[in-house]
Amino acid sequence: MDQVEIFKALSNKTRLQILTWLKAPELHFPEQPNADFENVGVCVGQIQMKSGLSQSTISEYLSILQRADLISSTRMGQWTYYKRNKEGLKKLSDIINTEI
Amino acid sequence: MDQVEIFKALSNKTRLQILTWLKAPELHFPEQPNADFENVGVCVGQIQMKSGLSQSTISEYLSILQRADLISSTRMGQWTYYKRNKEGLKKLSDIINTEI
DNA sequence: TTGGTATATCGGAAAAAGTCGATATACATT
DNA sequence: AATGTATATCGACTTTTTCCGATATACCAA
Repeated sequence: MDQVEIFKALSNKTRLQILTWLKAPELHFPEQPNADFENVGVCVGQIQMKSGLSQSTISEYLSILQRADLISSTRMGQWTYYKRNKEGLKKLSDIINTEI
Repeated sequence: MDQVEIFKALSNKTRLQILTWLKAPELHFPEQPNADFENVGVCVGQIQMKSGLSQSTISEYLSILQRADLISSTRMGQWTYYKRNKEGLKKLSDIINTEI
């Protein structure tokens, strides 16, 4: 993954917020039936509602974050759940600490 | 400093390269008379030449990086030298490791 | 004080990103 | 099969970013 794309993904207030929300979902989202936050993450609709932006915008934002390896998704039935991608975030931390 | 502005500053290939060059100036720039890399940094002209972009573009890029607290500048005579801002970079590292 | 060199700022054209509503797709239920 | 719900994709419009050349400013040297 291109480093520039990672930083572009982070260059937006809403996308940064989504990452912080996903860091502690239990603090930011209501309980979900049939899906625990740690294992599968939070579904798109919850994130969209909290953000206040349109469904299409949030869907695109989530795929930008996913392309940057900052989050990952799981499809379950008609829902898609997104959670933090720890490996990608670790890699980002390494870039900051060793390359720049 | 707004987090988004920090990531925007990093969302450009040339600006990222400048940071990596400034991390090890002795590997990337010729010796400078009257100014050692560690204390004052590298002058704008050297960075501009290496980048291949125009003088005005590089001058602006350097101020974007500086506004994000990623580098700092020292004026000496007619030259401006830029170097890494360790505190700003540390703060960025902390954001990555604790907030997202 | 005149001219030369280094850097900063300004104004603009082109490309990219932000954001929406409309539509498509995928799955579940009846 | 038909309908409903969740998410993704598309097309469009607006705003922001990229990057340039021209010009301004600051400093130095003759």
